Amino acid sequence: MSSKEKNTRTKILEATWQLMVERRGMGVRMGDIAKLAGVSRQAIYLHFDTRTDLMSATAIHVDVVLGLDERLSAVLDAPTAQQALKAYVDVWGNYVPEIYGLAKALLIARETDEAAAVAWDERMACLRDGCVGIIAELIREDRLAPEWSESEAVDMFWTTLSFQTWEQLTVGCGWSIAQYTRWMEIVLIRAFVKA
Amino acid sequence: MSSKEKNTRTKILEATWQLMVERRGMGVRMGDIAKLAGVSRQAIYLHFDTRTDLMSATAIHVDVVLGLDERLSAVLDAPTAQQALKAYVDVWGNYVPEIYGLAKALLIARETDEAAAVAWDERMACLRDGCVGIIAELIREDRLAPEWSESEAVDMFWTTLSFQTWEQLTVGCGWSIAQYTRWMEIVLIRAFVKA
DNA sequence: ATGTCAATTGACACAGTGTCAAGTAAATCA
DNA sequence: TGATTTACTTGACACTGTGTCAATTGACAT
Repeated sequence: MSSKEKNTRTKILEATWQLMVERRGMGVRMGDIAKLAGVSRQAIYLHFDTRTDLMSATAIHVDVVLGLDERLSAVLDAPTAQQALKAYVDVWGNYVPEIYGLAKALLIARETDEAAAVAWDERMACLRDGCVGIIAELIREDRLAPEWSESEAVDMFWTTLSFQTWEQLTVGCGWSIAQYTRWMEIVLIRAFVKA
Repeated sequence: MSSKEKNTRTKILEATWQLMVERRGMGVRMGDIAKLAGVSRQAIYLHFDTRTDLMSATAIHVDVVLGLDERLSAVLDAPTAQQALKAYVDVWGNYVPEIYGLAKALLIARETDEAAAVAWDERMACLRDGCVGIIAELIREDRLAPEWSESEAVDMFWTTLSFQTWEQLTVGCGWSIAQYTRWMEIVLIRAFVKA
């Protein structure tokens, strides 16, 4: 029962992913996805209620395939908080290009669609978890700069690392990933690590 | 000839502004704007080619009325670069709420619309100008942290100050404007000002 | 053979933008 | 005064993309 269903469903998810990446999230219509997946447009609606539902599902599918959670949480094994911070920036900076188109689409849909907002927030919550871990470790090592409260530090850390910031620096300012990670590490360490 | 035209045009711009602020940029249709302005929907198209054209024009209108350019550039008269930086963050942090809805709409339209992209980029270029001024002044005072190149410092400063960062911290994390300005100043000074 | 299930096909409703043509009402100019 | 121009109105319509619906096909299972 589920093997054939899963095949079509997966074909749709993969097609969505591919198109979202190719077109950087723009101008991807249900018909285009159906065509690439080799199914009828209506077949998509047999598996997903709405376009946004499909986007959320694709985001989750991609996250599972690429394993962001593991990549990010593995980082927390670093010997010191400062090293964990650097590794974290590295993992994130190199991960974003792989999800750019899809993330962008979800971010736009987020403004008008409750389901998209939830899907996006879930993805970003996992990024935040890592920030919480790093700030907590900094506190444990007594290396957090003293003015910060834990929650404010997490908020600022998470925001500084955000998808939008990554986008503005790389796409907007033309930075390489190496530039992004280098300067991001400097800024974050100066902001949060006691001198 | 131009007095009546300007009246209607202005009525449309003001209505657009009001609705965009009220609804935080969401679900504002041409018909809604026309209704509030007290003109027919088609009258709008006599003054503006497309919805995006209207949004750009409104953005410019608002900028003129509120005088962002002056507010931002006045700041550069501060006695030291560090004081200018603080004043700059203050002006910007308090300005954003006044333009939030419109800026948001323009930012979303930016992704699919060339004219919107241009309008947005123009608005943000004016923010960037101020960043350039402050970094230049830091260099003149020999207070810029030594690792930074001028252009990279400007990119990072500008990005850290961006609309999206403001939005994530205030709307997303629930920060007050005071919190935003306080922590933003700390982060920026640590990142860019030599110790 | 019969029922069920996934998928196809084509038609359609709906929302919102933008277009078009005909008409109105007031100001301008002769 | 009457003719023209200008700004605007009115209502109809084309277009795009999403989501719905009903009738149909083909395969597989019992």
